[in-house]
Amino acid sequence: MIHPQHIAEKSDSHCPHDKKVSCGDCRLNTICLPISFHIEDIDRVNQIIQRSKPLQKGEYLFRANETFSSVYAIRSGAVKSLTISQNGNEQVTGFYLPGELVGMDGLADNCYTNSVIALETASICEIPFNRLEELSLKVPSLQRHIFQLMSREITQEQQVIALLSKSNAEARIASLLLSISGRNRRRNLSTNKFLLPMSRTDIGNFLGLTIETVSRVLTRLKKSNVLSVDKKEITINDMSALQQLAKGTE
Amino acid sequence: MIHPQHIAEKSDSHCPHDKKVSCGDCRLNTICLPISFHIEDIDRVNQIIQRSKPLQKGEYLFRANETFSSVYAIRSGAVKSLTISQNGNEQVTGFYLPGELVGMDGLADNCYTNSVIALETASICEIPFNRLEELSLKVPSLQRHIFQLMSREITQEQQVIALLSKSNAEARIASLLLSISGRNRRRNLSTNKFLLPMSRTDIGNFLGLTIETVSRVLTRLKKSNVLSVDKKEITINDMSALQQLAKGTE
DNA sequence: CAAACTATTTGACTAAAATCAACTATTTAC
DNA sequence: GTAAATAGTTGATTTTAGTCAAATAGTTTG
Repeated sequence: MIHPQHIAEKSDSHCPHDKKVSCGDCRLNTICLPISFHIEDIDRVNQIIQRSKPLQKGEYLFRANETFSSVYAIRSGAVKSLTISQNGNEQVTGFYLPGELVGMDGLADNCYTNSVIALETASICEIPFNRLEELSLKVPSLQRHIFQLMSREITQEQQVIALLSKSNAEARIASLLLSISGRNRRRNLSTNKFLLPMSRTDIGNFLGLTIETVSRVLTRLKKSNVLSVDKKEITINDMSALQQLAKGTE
Repeated sequence: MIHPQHIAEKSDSHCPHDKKVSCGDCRLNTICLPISFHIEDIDRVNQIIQRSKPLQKGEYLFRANETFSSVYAIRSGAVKSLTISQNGNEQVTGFYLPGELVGMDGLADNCYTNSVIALETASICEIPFNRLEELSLKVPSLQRHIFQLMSREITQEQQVIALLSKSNAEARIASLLLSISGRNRRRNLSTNKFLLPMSRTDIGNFLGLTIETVSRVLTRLKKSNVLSVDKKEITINDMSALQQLAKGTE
């Protein structure tokens, strides 16, 4: 079995030439752009996209309540989105990996409802939304593509809702790991060995569990040989057992 | 304080003339349609919308895995959306009230990921998506409106994610009640007295709680005089206490 | 390099919600 | 109108995850 992991990791990571990569050359364009897209259309999209210098870990991409202007495609690295709940606590609402879009929540009321923070060094494409909107009036397949991207965000969040309604901690953590694994498949990365970009605290916050529970569940899964856990490196040793756990015991 | 509740309830409920109501006359059009919309544009939308006979309680609007064709606006009544999780159990992913849209999850992969079932008799406008798509290429404010509707779906689901990550049962139930209360405000219905359209089982399933816990929490809130609960009729006696509970104790 | 800080793990104990079980109220079907 | 089925409530007990506390590992800073 071929593992194009190393090649992929290399082009995923930030390098000084990153900024010059056009959409036509970007490895992720099958995710970002409509499949049936003419060269000239790719070029039109390419022209409106802004590539700024990469975010460092902990830096904000944007903050909740700022005026909405752009959506952002993650090109490398990872980010988390979070809202400040009524009681003033942070609530992590999602993790976004390369090829995924953040900021689409900002459209509804013309301001972002989430803050987005880099979990590690991340290079990001900024897509000014009013220009994307204009272009999509002229290019029907682009309009459809944006609809689909937003729809996918909706379905993925529904999956998170289903995940969080699951009763037990093991099922939640197993589901999160499987989600990351599945998203790696799309990027031709290894599905059974990867680095978690987020801390245990972030995982716990996202899944509605305490950090202690996250730690204990990971230890348990390690002891039962379903996973190997070395700091942030996760190896899924028994995929079907993990899938079974994700289903919950009920 | 004026309560336009009775009038509203009346025009919300199904009556034999419902089918003839055009978008221009529909009480909910400020929710469904862009605000800055010309008469002729309203008419164009009106022409593509199909109004079928109302769904009875328990009937399906559509089922998961069916080919995507339309989005649906709830005109009266209420529906729930649900996915069948891996273990074969139903997972309620949302409740939809008049003026709200369902089916937008179907776009991503051209098939619905949820089934939608009427919680009570519901009249519904069917909006064939390919015709809406065509029209929105010609009417920029409509395209923007659809983007916004989808964005709102995303933000609302993020709120559900935040709600479910909350630790305790009281906070979840308080949040759900406040959500319904807030959605009633938009429709000019009473914010502190309403009928729950869904069963305790549906609430439990949605919130990741057992039916017993739902029942006990409602009893507790009744005893502490925050709510009056009479079967499905909820009266919020102490709104600020409920808001406090929704924040969680943490 | 050591000190300070942060992240993670582990253990003992507690609290909250699940489970199991019985019962009551409400709705549906005949 | 009564029986059967469904929905909801309440109580006793168990399980799970949370809380509190302490230790360890890893990272950052001067």
